[in-house]
Amino acid sequence: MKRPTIADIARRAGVSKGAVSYALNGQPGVSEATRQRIVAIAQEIGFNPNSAARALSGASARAVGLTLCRPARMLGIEPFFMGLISGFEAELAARSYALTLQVVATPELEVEVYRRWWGERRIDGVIVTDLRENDVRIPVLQQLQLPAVVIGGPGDTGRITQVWSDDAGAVTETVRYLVALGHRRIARVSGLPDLLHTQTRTKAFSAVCASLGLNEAVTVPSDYTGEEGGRATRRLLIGNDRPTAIIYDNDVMAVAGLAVAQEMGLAVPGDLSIVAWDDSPLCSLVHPPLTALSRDIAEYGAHAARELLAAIDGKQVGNVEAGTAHLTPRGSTAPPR
Amino acid sequence: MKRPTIADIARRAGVSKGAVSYALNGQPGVSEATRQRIVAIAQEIGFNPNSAARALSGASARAVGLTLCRPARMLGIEPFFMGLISGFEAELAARSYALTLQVVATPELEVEVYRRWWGERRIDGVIVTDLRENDVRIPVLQQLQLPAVVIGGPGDTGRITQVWSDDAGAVTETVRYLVALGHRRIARVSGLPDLLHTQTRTKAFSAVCASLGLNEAVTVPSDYTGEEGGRATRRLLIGNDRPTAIIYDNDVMAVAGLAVAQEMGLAVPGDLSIVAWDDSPLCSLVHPPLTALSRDIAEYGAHAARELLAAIDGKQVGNVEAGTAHLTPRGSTAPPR
DNA sequence: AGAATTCACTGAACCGGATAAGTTGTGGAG
DNA sequence: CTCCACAACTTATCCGGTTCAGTGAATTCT
Repeated sequence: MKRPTIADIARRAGVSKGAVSYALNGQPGVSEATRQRIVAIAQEIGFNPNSAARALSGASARAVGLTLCRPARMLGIEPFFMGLISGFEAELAARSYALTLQVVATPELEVEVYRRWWGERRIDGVIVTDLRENDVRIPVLQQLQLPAVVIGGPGDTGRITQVWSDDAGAVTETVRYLVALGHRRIARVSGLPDLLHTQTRTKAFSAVCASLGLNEAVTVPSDYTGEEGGRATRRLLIGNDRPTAIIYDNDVMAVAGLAVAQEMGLAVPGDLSIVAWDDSPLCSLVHPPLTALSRDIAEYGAHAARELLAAIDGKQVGNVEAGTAHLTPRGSTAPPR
Repeated sequence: MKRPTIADIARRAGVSKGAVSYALNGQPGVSEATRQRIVAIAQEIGFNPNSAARALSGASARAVGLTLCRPARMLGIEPFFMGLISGFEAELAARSYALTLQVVATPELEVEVYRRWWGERRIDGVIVTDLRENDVRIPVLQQLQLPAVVIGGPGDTGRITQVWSDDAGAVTETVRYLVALGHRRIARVSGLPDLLHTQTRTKAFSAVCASLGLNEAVTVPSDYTGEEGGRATRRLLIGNDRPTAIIYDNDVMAVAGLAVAQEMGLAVPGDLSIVAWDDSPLCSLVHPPLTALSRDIAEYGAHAARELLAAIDGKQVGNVEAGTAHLTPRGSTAPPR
């Protein structure tokens, strides 16, 4: 089946290619009558502009890129990214931008992908997740002058827009809540330690615990998987003065931690209170349902997408706080026995 | 920063654009010495062919499309799609194809997306998931002659390649296993009833139950969400002759079912055995860990991607069975008390 | 009324590759 | 020694849009 082009429309309308282009793009240079005639013909024959031709003649590719840098087994389980993606999509689809996805193993490969996409002119901008300390991706993006939005800060990203959520505030709120319930021995099982938002949370956790005089507050590093989360929990619970409450950096580890506690004969929340970061249906499914730090991840993603589209349009660099988590108490937290 | 083009390479190598094109694409028409010189220069200046220019001059777009047709809240929780995507990616990245993703609400909108992608020449082929009965997407794909691979059959897809897993066999195996344990009242909580593979499973379930003389075998339709799965479970368990075993069409509903059973004071597996379809880390996290129908979803996706690339290259239409699920017994199944 | 401006449109160049057709230069066959 | 075949290029055209520099006619201004 032959795809219609503007030349086909031009022939049928008895005008030139240029006129058709002006008409379809709402540019001045054609009369209103002619424009309507042309638009009608385009509608009728089901015309869609060839994205390659458009991109080639200087216009944008109308696509943005997203790389996911996690091993496959971790991607499958984390509801976070899917939430983020559907948030992006909502915003991108509305302005008919396509989303190009690539799964990579390391940040170095991620940089390669950015370079290739840029060289191929395949995308107009990228969304960067999982910001790290001295992130290798930032200088490359600046060098390529590739519009970008970084999620996972706040961090030092120079002239690149950031969208982040107030993790420090959320940690503080959570610890205060647990202390108010009567907990004194609070532990935290963190996500990957090299991610900047993990470090933010860890620092805030230490700070608030110190300020409240909790000396035994520890953060055990983990990697977001249920396996590691369970293992970390087991290590925390075999000690003599085991914590009476644990905060987990994601829902999957929290669910795993719950299973470990139950397997060790500890009652939740009687013997151990559990708080999960990033609420997901998962948290309300298990028994008892988990107290969680909820945030609207899709809206967080939509926000990032809007900022990226603004950056592509050459708007100003921003530094936006969005989607701050708030505590949703459920059955997994109570005063310690 | 200016992107290098073949004209830049040509100038530096002292040859014509055409020669550079031949050299970089391994076409005959240049000497080996010249080719190496050109390739070296391309390497040195970090050349990547402009994908738009390439696509415009008749070559392929080097991209494939995937539409996900589920409400956002369902996407987030289902590990299945992420597994599938990382499987696609592995295969696509190896042949440097990009993956373009779009989240849509209905199959009708999905068709619109296909038409637009095709019109824009944005993609070379699509992967179609969640095949339905009399699926509206199939005739459109055939009309557009857009290379495609369908996942979720087997069904009537005409000249479009299918990749499917033997769900009927897996159901049969599972029911036989439960009957061997001594169960006679087995129920099933299914996924969305209009999906073809749900129907396949339902038919197979009825058939095997009938052949084994289980008269009380029922399938309760649900929608893959934990909420609905829990509700369906509750309905099944309040009856007088409640089932002693339930098979769930995905892991999320199974976990929800487990929570409902525990909340109702039923012991798992003592009072109720549970089997989950599609193993995920989730299944081993909960307590007791869930017996599951495991399959290598990433490999399933990789298989589909390979078939799609073959279809794009004009290879023959296939009908491949891949990634059949096998039963992984864990703590959630036992003889009924 | 004649010049200036505006309008509605045309023609052609351009983006960066792929590729068909044409042009050399070289070596071997006759 | 000439002719031919072939390798090794060059040149030109094409893909389908966007955009800029005209162009002729109508309208406005003086």
